[in-house]
Amino acid sequence: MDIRKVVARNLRRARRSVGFSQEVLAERAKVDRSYVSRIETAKVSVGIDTLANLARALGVRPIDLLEEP
Amino acid sequence: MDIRKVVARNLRRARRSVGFSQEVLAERAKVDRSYVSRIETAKVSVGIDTLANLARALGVRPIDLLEEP
DNA sequence: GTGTGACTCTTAGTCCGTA
DNA sequence: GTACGGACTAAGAGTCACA
Repeated sequence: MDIRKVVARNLRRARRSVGFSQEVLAERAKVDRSYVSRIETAKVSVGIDTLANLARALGVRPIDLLEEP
Repeated sequence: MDIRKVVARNLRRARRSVGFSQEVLAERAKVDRSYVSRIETAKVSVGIDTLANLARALGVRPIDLLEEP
């Protein structure tokens, strides 16, 4: 499976499981809301720095966002 | 620990364990050799697409390159 | 609350060489 | 066999508007 889609789904799942909107996550991770949307729709190849920021904002490990189904 | 350093060390370890030089890995993963060097010295925030390519070229999972010590 | 287009700026990633 | 530098090109990342 495409790694972008893996990240997309894991990010969305993790985000929803803590009850954050894209807006809240974006604010906490200090990225733009529209960029969170692009990651969750697999439009971009997110960098590991940003991935780590998102993971931290969600209280999960970066590795969790790469977990395959 | 800085995620760049985690990736740097894991990549170098995985690469050496299969006996590849940076050159060989670069060729197989279709990235520039100098860029492999920059990743292994934590100079850049590699994108997940490239990370996946490197992992595949080494016969490991992308997730393995993010494993913490 | 989310996805997307258009734009800008920064950085990823390439290609050369050199130590 | 590896690190680093400069000069480039592609794409990540930021900002804003609109459906």
